[in-house]
Amino acid sequence: MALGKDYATQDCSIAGALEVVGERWTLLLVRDAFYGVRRYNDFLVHLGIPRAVLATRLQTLTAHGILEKRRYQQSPPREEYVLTEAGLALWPVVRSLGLWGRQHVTLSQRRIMRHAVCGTDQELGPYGECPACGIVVPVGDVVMLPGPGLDPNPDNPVSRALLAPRRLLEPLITEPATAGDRV
Amino acid sequence: MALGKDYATQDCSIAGALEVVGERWTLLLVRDAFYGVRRYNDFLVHLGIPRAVLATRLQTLTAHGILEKRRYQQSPPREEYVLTEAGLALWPVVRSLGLWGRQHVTLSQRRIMRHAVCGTDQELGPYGECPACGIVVPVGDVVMLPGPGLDPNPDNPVSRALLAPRRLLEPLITEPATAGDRV
DNA sequence: ACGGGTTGGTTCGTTCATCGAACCAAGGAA
DNA sequence: TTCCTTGGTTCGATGAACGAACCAACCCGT
Repeated sequence: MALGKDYATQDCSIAGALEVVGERWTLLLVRDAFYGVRRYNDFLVHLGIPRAVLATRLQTLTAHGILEKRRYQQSPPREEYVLTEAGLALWPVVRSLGLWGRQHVTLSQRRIMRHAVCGTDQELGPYGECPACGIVVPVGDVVMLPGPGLDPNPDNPVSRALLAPRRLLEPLITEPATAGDRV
Repeated sequence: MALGKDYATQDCSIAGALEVVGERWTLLLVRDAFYGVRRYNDFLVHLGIPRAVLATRLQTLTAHGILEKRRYQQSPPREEYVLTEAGLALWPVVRSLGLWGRQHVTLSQRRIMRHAVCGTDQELGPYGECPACGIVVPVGDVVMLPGPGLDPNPDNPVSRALLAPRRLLEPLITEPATAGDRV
């Protein structure tokens, strides 16, 4: 990991996990992948991350088998990054972190997660369980809705596309980019 | 957060959480606090963290209300750091991260977590639930046992003290330190 | 009273990741 | 032929992490 010293001596699976997903920006990339973001430029616009850092993070996440890079169009060649099974298994981490942040840091509800299948209006618990059904909801069956704390007028097309209710993992379709969206 | 740019623009509770616990070493400090580590020198010995970094992390965790610093002895004055309620609420994050790390990174079981009260030999799920009782176990009712992947001969007294089965949060009592333990 | 040990730090020079702006290249589209 | 889009790489400046040394308050044994 960063800065010459790794967590290898920790003899602990938490340290091992942080070796892989503990670097700056990494978990936000994973979060965006759950939201349906797949393309280099969409990550760039949505996160405001430096280009070089984005490139290396996508590389290491791919190398660790959390994202898979694939060409979704031959001409012109275009790449996308999607969550693998190991990446999908990070959902409880992302969900519990978000809920903790809302309850102890931001104190405002930005996004609401619900079980799409049963139609309840209760939101998921800290590990992604539906309080109505009592089951742990598969990630693809989660709907994400804007919460009251979410900025209704974001300045970038990715955030705008994420305002509408949508299933997690559903590929994000952005408006045609304009020059102003390049960072 | 670190490096001049914060996550403030992210408009997301996950980003807010990472502002607070996303820096290098921070979640390992929190993990150790769950294990019962409370003292500056024990964190230092167990983590092998630079002293200056440890001091600033303890400060920011205290400032954010995740740890509480208190004097447990007047003469000579001695301090300890214990988890607050907000800190305890991080348990699902720590637990799910550890389980993910074991299943997708380290691939070996270092520590086993069980429900102490019901006496089951099944271990807790990703958010700290007991598969036997079906309830989410209060952190103080979790026993931690060494797993097969754990180094049986660690080189520092804190790791040695953590070899024995113990309740989470139970204050760690280390052997009297020797000069060699100073880093 | 003095030296040595324990605890909980601070200081400081070196190393290295992040930042941000500029540049680049392959391939359409006008 | 020139511009635009996508997905990057390069590079200098900034600032955090590292690690070794130093420091201060307090205790104990002699």
